[in-house]
Formats: sequence, C-alpha cells, structure tokens
Amino acid sequence: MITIYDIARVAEVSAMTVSRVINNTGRVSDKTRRRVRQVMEELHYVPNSNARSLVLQKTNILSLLITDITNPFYTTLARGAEDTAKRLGYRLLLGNSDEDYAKEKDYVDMILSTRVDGVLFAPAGDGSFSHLQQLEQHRIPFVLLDRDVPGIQADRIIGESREGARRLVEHLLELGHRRIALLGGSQDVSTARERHAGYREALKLNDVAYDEALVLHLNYRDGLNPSALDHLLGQEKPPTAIFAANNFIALGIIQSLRARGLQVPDDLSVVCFDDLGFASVLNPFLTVAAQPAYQFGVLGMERLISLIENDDSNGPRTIILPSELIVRSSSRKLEP
Amino acid sequence: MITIYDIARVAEVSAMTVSRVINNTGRVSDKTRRRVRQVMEELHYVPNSNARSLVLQKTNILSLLITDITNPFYTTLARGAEDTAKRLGYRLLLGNSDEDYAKEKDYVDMILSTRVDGVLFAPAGDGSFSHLQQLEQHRIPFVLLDRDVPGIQADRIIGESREGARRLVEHLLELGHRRIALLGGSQDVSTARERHAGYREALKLNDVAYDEALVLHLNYRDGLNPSALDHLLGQEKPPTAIFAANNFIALGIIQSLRARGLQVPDDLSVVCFDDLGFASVLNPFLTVAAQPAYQFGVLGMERLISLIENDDSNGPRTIILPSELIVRSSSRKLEP
DNA sequence: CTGTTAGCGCTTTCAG
DNA sequence: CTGAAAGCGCTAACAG
Repeated sequence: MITIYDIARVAEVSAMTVSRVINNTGRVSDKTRRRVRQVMEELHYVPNSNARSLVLQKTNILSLLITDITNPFYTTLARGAEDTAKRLGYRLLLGNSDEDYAKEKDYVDMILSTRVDGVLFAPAGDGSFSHLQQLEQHRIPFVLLDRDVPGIQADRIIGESREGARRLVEHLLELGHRRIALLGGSQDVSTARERHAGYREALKLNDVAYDEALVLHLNYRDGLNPSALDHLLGQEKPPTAIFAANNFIALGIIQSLRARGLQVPDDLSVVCFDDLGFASVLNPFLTVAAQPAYQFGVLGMERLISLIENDDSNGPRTIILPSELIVRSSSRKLEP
Repeated sequence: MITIYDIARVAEVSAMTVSRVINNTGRVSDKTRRRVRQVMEELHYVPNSNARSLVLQKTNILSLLITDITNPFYTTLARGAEDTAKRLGYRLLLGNSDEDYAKEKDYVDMILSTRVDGVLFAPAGDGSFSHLQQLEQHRIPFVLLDRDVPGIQADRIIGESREGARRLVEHLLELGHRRIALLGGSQDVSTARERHAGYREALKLNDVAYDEALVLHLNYRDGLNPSALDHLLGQEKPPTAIFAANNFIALGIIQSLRARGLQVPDDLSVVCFDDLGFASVLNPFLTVAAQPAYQFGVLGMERLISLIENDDSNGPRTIILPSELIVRSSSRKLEP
C-alpha cells in the first residue's frame, strides 16, 4: 500500500507538503503542487481514510439504521438518505434491525466502534431507549426517524400518524362503514399508538362506539395469524372494513381474506398507512395514507449533517411530515 | 473518548494487557482479566475500530455496490448480502450507482480510501471495466454480481439470462404470438445482451423471422419514450406481445399502454425478466422470469468472505443461478 | 512556502 | 503471565 511518504520521497518533498496538496490546505507553490499531483497519479495513490479519521477524530461516515429493508417505505427513505449523504460528502453505513431489539443493539455497538459522525435512527420501538442512551453517552449525534421514543430528547422527522389515521377512518365512515376493525402495530411503537389514537378519535368524532373486539395489536412485519382472523370475522357483528396500521399488515390481511374466498372491497374494505411504491403504479388498488418516504430520508440526513457541522443545537427540532390520503379501489361504499 | 490507556490506568495494568483481554489473545490471568473487564464496563469502553484497522490493515468493512436501490431485485439482493455480512461479522458500506458510471467511479474512490476488505459489485455495465481494474490494482477482492464485464476475470454470481429470456419468449410463441417486440436494455450491459440473444434464439428455434423493427434498446431504469412507442405500435404489422428485459421496463410499458387506452393482456401481452417482490403477491399479474435475488446476495457475500479469509483463489469461480418462469395473467393466448 | 515533531488508539514484536 | 517500545498513515502545531 502506498503512502504519503512514498510520494514525498519520489516528489522530493516532505510528507507534510503532500498532505497539504491532498487537502488543499496551507500554501504550496504551484510548481511543487503540480509535481506532487503528478506523482500521486503515477503511483495511483489513494488516501487512507482510517489514518485520517484517527487523527481528525472524524470519520465522514454516517449510519442509517432502519427496521425493515424489505418495506418500500424504508427503501425509499434509504434512497433519500443515501442521495443526500453522497451529495454532502459522507459515506453511508447501512443497518437493518428487522424490528428486533437484539439486532439493533448489535448495530449500535458496531456504530460506536466505527466512530461514525452521526446516526439516522429509525428505532424498533420504545425498547430502543437504552440504545439511544448509549449514543448520547458517547456524544454521537443522531436524528430519530419515523418513530418517537419516550424519554429521548432529540431531533426527529416524524409523520402525522394520528391525523393520517383519522382521515383514513373518516373516509371509511363516510362510505357508511360502522364496524371498522383496527389491525394495529405493537403498542411498543409510537406510530402504532398514534394511529390507534387517530382511529379512536375518528370514531368518537362520529359517535361510533369504540369496540375492543375490533382491535388487534400485531407486528408491522408479520401481520396476523389465521386463528385471530377467524375470531375477528366470526363475531356477532363482524367488521365491514379494516384499517391496517401499515402497508405490510394490509398485504397480509388481503392475502388471508383471499385465502378464505373473501374479496376486497366487495366483502370487506381495506385501507392502510403507507403506500406501496411502484406496486401502486402497476395496480392502483389500495386506499392509503401515503407518507413522503423519500423526504424522510432527505430531511433527516440534512438535519443530521447540519447538527454535526454547525453544532446546530438550539434545542432539538421536530419536523412533522404530512401524509396524503389516496383513495383507490380497496375501499367502497357499504351497501345498506 | 476513552481508550485502552484509560482502562489500563484504572485497572492498574498496561495497555497491552487490556488489548489482550479485548481480543482474547495471549495468556492473561483470570484475576486481571476479570478486573479489566469490569473497568471496561464501568467506563463504557468501546474499541476504536479505526485505530484497529490502521494497524491490522483490515477494516472488517465490506462494500455493496448496486445500480438501482429502487428496484426490488436489488433491494432483495441487498437484504441477502446484509444478513450474510452481519452473520459473518462484517459491516456493510452501501453504494448506489443509479446505473451511472460517474457515480460508480465516485463510489469506487470512496471504497478505495476506506480500505474495505472486499466489494460486492453489481456493475453498471461494460464501462465499469476501468473501475474494476482500479480494484484489482489495489488488490481489493471483489465478486461480480448479476452482470458480467468483458475483460474482467473474477468470481461472479450471475443469472441464466439467456435461458430465462428464451423460455419467456417461447411461452409467448406457445400462446400463438409471432410478432413479439423486445424492449431490451442497453447493449452496454451483459444481461441485456444475453436476454437479447435468448430472444433471438427462441425465435430461430421456432422459425420466426427476427425483425429489427421490433427491437428497441432502452435503459433498465428509464424505459421507453412515447414517440418510440408510437413508432413501435404504428407499424404495418404491430407486435401482439412484448418481452421487456427487466421489471422496470415492463412497468413503464404497461403504464404507457394504459395511457393510450390499451389493455394488458387484452390488446397486448407483456412478459419480463425479474419479479416485483410483494407487488406480485398483492396482485399476481405479470408473467415473469423470477430470479432468486436474495440468493444472489447471500452467495455473493459468502463467496467474497471466503475469498478474503481463505485466499480461496484457485481460479475465479462462476455461480449461475437459474430463473423461474412464473406464468400469470399479463400474457394470454392470441385470438386467431 | 516548506519541514520537523509529536501523537491519534491500537497491536506486534521482543523482553522480562 | 505482563510490560515497553515502535509503528500503522496521517495531520496540527510550530519552526524556519
């Protein structure tokens, strides 16, 4: 591996001068600068950023931690984050926690030992608290993405989960539905709680009683098991519509319904939070509250970098991104 | 930031002993080991992997370079790569070239300066040659993913593009189609060439003349512009079916067709290479040659790591992954 | 404008 | 079983 000393020797200058040329820092005569540059090219020199990081105490690496690399919401977000990191001159270390606290913990340890300059952190849930504390302890700047974690003071980019949920449910109410099931996420996750709250709010505003029998708390990745579905549909007054707290839960329930011969929206209407990316282009089917996933990534990354570079810390800032109600064909008017 | 010297001081040993405890190397008495461990915990010590990398000349970082982070083929692949890297104890630096040689070059420079231990490289095309040469020059092990680059000798994981294409076209031929258009990828990309070859092969085997007027070379990301489509459909004998060289080209053409009031498969059949992930679950519509994307990531990563750890270089090895023909409803029998 | 010295945090010798 | 010295590749601080 060739080092600045190698080019220093060949170019007949000191290593320091080479360093100056590389970083465009300090004054170097045009003549030596040119000579050094040429030798660097000839020897195919590439700076060693580990050595650089070690002395500068700055790695120029940022980490993006997401909970489900399969979900178009997060991949779109990742794209926004990646584009922005690249644009602003940072490298990106990717982590995928699979909604699993143990995996998340592993990544936090990796992140710590890598001495990344900052973390874009989509937490698995409230249990991420201790992981975020670790980051705080080590003074690693981070921005929370998509989900809030009680007890953590930090910059964050979050969606209007409650309002979005309310609008989705109100849409169903307007279509005449009164028995609306909520397939919610884990109560451990802030967005799931908010969407639950939005659901209740919509019912209340429209004088529809809240019925526990219509509410299930699931996992954003796995969805629903068959017997729970049996139970839900086997009630005296079964639901005529379903609000799924995210896209994957919706996909799961639609499949399960089909598997037992029920059609959407003919037999049940289904709406959900988060769009499906290009899948919705191919087949505009699901009625959704679409979040600006790409913007989550861009804004989060910009905020993180400004936090790092400008020590921009006049109190943590929260950016709230609205969602858009997109009515498609998975929801329909309830026949009397 | 706390270092081994800090814990050495508190534990009243030398830094070297601390290092030995961290790495479980050399002999250290149980008593000191325990004491050191305890101090590490108390002080929340986390090793600095930059310092470590610098002396060890090994970073434990691998890079995954893909060409389109939006495409489910690559995100699924990324998931396989990420899972495997984590399982085998490596960190993953992600890069997305957007099928753009300039961006790819930037990432290669980043990779070089990061001194990653290896690269999983899905090249943008034949023009990636010089980038791969750079890696060779710096003795960075890499595995080629999905696409081949003429002139580069390396391990690679590629799909059976030609056979997959042939089967898709034969499927259309069996349905009675004779005027089959190819919306191919750039001739700069090995998979596009192979799929083109498979298309010709299928026609030839079935005594159908190859007609240049039915063949377009596009970009895997962007697809087709409207005037080209006009031209294609405005021919004397327009196509009755379309073979799209990848999923995104297929999505684009289906949208364009819809935009001018044509229905798939009623007016034209459409088939393509690569599946659409969960989109196909929601709506099993497109007839495709599905590639085992996750396996691409897993096998590529395993191969790369074995290359690094076992210097497993009795000649580069090529792993060829088959694709599966999945017939769905976007292709149908041609009415006489 | 250019060079020397010291040190970032760690591990590899080599001694004890 | 434990420690001292040297160096990985680079840059900040200070001289000249």
